[in-house]
Amino acid sequence: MNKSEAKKVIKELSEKLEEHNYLYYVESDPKISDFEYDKLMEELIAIESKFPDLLSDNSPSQRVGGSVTKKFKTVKHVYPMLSLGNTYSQEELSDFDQRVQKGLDENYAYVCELKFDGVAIGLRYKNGELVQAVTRGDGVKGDDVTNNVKTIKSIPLVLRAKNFPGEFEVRGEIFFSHKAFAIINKEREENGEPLFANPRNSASGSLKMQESKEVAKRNLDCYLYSIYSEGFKTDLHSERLKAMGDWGFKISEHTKKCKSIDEVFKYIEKWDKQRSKLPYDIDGVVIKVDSLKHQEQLGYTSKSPRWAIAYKFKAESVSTKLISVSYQVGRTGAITPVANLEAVQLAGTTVKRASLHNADQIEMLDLHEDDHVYVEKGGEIIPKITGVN
DNA sequence: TTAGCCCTGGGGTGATGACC
DNA sequence: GGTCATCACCCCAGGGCTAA
Repeated sequence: MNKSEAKKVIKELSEKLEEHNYLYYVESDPKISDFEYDKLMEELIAIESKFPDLLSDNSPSQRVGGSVTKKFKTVKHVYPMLSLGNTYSQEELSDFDQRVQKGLDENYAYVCELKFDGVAIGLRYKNGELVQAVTRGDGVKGDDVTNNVKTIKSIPLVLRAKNFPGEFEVRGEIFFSHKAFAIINKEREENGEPLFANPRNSASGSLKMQESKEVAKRNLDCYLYSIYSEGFKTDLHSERLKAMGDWGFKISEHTKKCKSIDEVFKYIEKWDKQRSKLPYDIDGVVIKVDSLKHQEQLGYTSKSPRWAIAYKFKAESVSTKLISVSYQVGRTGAITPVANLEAVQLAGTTVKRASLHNADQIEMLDLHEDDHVYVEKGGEIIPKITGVN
């Protein structure tokens, strides 16, 4: 095989492999067996190793990993990666709706999306190819984890359709499905290694591994939920999501457009009941104003958009015993009381300590050593004592 | 074992603007 | 001028992860 033949075969094999990858990991509709897929991959790797100068950065063979990153490069986000304001109550969600209503002088609609419990990621594409993947970091700058992200098979390295903007960024959430997480822990158990405690923190840790080959073994997954581009002229967020799906991104099939806040409440209620049936963890619902023109009108606060909010599902709570209270001195000399508790399992973590914030909180709860207390996760991972019995 | 990071929630304080 | 809501900013906290 000469070089020009090799180039042609590499192109054909790459397209075939990306197509089967998409069918398997995005559409969940595989058309060939794993054995056949592996054969195609072996063939590609064999030709690329004979003609190393034909190896492209976004070849499907790069998904198996291999590169080692000693220190992740810090990258400034082109568009700041803000977090969302959030709420646990319908009243506050109604207040949010009132604020939106007040800020807009015409009818508006919302788009409701599931809030995946994972790690936020920004993916930059140039001419249809993935060029960079950056973590949220502090919202202004994050770590370049491109090599690790390339091993995630539901993320397209090369886009399918052709009508994408020349340059753009998509954002989404990287996470472990329940199945992938169970497989990893089973392997760890067989190897005598300590088990991972929960999918979210494991995904976060996996993304920062130095050896991308190890990341590839973990079968992380990714859903995308927004796009930032100067050259993409569509006014509706819902239409943008549809276009992203056409280009090959994995978009949630449970996203729903709601014409009123009552429809939003129904969507929340439905997924609060049904979330345990999903093959991955969610911790709430994200509500966004659909029109980009409206989003622009509403604008941003310093840390979050005024046109979107996250409704978080009620936290689990468990009962345990208060052993003692200790005091921690912070960097500035501030003293914070901390409850030492009998260890309990809560939402995938082991809780042994909980912040009591200040003396007033201790007084308000009328806390004493040996009391039985209720602990709940305040949002994501902060244990909080909510009552005494 | 420890440091540093991930991500997020919440307390505290002060500034600002709307409204009465 | 007083009150209230909203916002910005800083600081501190948690458990779990990887890397050294």
